[in-house]
Amino acid sequence: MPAPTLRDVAEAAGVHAATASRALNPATRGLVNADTARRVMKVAEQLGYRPNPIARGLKTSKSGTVGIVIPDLTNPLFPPIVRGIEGVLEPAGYSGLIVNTDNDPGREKWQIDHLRSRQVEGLIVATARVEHPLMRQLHREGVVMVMVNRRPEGVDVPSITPDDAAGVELAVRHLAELGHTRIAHVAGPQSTSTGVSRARAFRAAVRDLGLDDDPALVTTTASWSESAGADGLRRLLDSGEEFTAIFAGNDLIALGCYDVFFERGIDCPGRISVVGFNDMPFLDKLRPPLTTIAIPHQQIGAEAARLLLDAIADPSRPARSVLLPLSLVVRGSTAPPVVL
Amino acid sequence: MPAPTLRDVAEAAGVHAATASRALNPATRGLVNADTARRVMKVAEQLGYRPNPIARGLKTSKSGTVGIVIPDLTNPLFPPIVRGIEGVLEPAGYSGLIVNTDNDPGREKWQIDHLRSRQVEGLIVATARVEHPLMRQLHREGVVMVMVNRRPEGVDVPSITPDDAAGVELAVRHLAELGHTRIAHVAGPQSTSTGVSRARAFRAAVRDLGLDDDPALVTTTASWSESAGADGLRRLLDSGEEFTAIFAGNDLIALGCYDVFFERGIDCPGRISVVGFNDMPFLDKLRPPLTTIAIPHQQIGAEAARLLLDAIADPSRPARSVLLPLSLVVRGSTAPPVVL
DNA sequence: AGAGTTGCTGCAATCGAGTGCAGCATCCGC
DNA sequence: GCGGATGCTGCACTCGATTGCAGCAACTCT
Repeated sequence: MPAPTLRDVAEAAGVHAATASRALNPATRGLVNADTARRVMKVAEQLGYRPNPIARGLKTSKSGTVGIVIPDLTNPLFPPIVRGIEGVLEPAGYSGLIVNTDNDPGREKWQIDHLRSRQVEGLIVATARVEHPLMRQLHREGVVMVMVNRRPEGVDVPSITPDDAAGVELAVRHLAELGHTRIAHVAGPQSTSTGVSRARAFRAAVRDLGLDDDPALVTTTASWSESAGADGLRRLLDSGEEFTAIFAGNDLIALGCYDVFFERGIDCPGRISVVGFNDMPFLDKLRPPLTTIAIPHQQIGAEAARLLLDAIADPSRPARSVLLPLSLVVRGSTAPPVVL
Repeated sequence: MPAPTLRDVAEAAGVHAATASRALNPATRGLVNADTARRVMKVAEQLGYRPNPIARGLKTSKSGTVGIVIPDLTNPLFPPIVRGIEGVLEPAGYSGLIVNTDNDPGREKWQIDHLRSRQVEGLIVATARVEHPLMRQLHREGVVMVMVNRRPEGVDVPSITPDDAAGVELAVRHLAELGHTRIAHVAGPQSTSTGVSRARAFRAAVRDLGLDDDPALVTTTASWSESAGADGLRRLLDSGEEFTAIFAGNDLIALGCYDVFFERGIDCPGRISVVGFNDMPFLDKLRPPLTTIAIPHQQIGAEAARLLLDAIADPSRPARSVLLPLSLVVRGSTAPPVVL
């Protein structure tokens, strides 16, 4: 037996399909007699009627789907965000279409084209590059979207970002309170917005707290990866600079530092303390467990979805952006500096 | 300007919409004059025409989407599988709709209902429970689906499963070759199919290799989690049984063992060796790095998608199932037993 | 030359739901 | 008792693409 259609319901209730349509739609229900509406609804219930979203979408040009554009689902950063998004989308009757871009602009364009041809009503974009002509263009074309994890430059688009600056301040303050004064920073790629904003916030925090603001204590990596992080720390170590603590651009970079500690027999946190950023899963299983800054990923996703739904409902509403607070998670990789 | 429709293309090419439709569809292109077809295609290209999948779906009752049902996207096990799935779906013009069930049967039913009302053409299901009346029912109702990670009992549905038995054998053999003879097994929940199959394979491997097959060396956990794994090992330790190696039901359980090692000051691998299962990300960052069995997650996803597409294309085709080989990843958590 | 093919194209219906407009009955006020 | 408002329902068309069938021209065969 095929799924019952609106017509089946209408027939069974003894009314015209148009009436059934109105009775079933809360927004137009007022147009039909209350008794009739009740009858139609009961019949629909009995028949197990489910409106066909494809047919509905054809007429209303609403697909009930939004596109979720992320660089790589395999990166543990994103699944919680996705869950947060879906947690909000789902009760609203929307579904998310997830695509991976692998941070490749060509692929990204292709994927977004694909999403648009699937008639998504909006886009949640979580890519990292600073330069983003595609976003400007989409925005010009009237595509409703929300950015996650990065503030768009020169594009008037709502965004949800963790308050990186505050998080960095938290990390540096923690180190300062333990007594560290010479803190190094292994920063992420300066081609990413988080990379630059964290590095900037690091310098600011160091100055604010009256620590040694030495440019030689900052190095940048080629990518957000363990190997790049390890390279960064090696450079710092080989430069001969003195420091007793490291603030890593993110957890993967911190993990790279662990590799270097191991390969050079450096005691952590005895000799050098490390703070990461992101609070990836399983960090507490490391030796030592990594102290880091936790980001409310799920909440970020949820906020993003809410903003997007708002924007879909009223595209003319001005772009609103939210900054989410972060928190410090103290574990075993930080300790007071050795007294020389 | 709104997106160009088929009619726009037809008009611009000076033909009827029906002809344009046929010209654009490779399957029906033979019905139209080759020159006309070329012209239509060129015009479509120039106008940037993208067929509207909603409209198409309405007529063909094909949505071009498949449902991907997983317990929890946050579990690092699943993202690679999802990537593998999408890697196959995408070139075929399909999209995946991902839903999380949280292993809650009610939620699962709700989610699957939701997917079906979205007209998915098939389902890739990656849940873990052995008992699964819902699956039987869906299968009876003619829903095309493929199971991942578990073999359905009494349901004639294609499935992709890692060859658990072979993987377990690999792990136990590795331990045996190092010289261990009394190997314990902290098994996963016996309410899950992988839990029972791994436990069964463990006993078989132990017997085959001529090791001590002592039921007291096997304990089962309440869930696939670190804390449950820790509880399991504590029980084993407190029972007073002697053993020099542990085969953990999965990596999380192994991680729980690490916690117990730490809390009781047990040296690993000096005093006790451990082998995990799954090869989660970042296991190489642990101290000691965990020896484990790697599962070709991405390949599993890809195979599942291929099987599903086959089944969609020809629903009458008999259920085919594939068993994927696993591999041993030797890291630092295994060593020869101490000589007493 | 007339009948029958073949090859291509257009007409019109269809999928399932949504919606402007017209029609009809009822009821109100004067 | 009549004009007009009000409330509800049905008709018919629309969204964009697909497809069975009919139509028509050119060509083949006898």
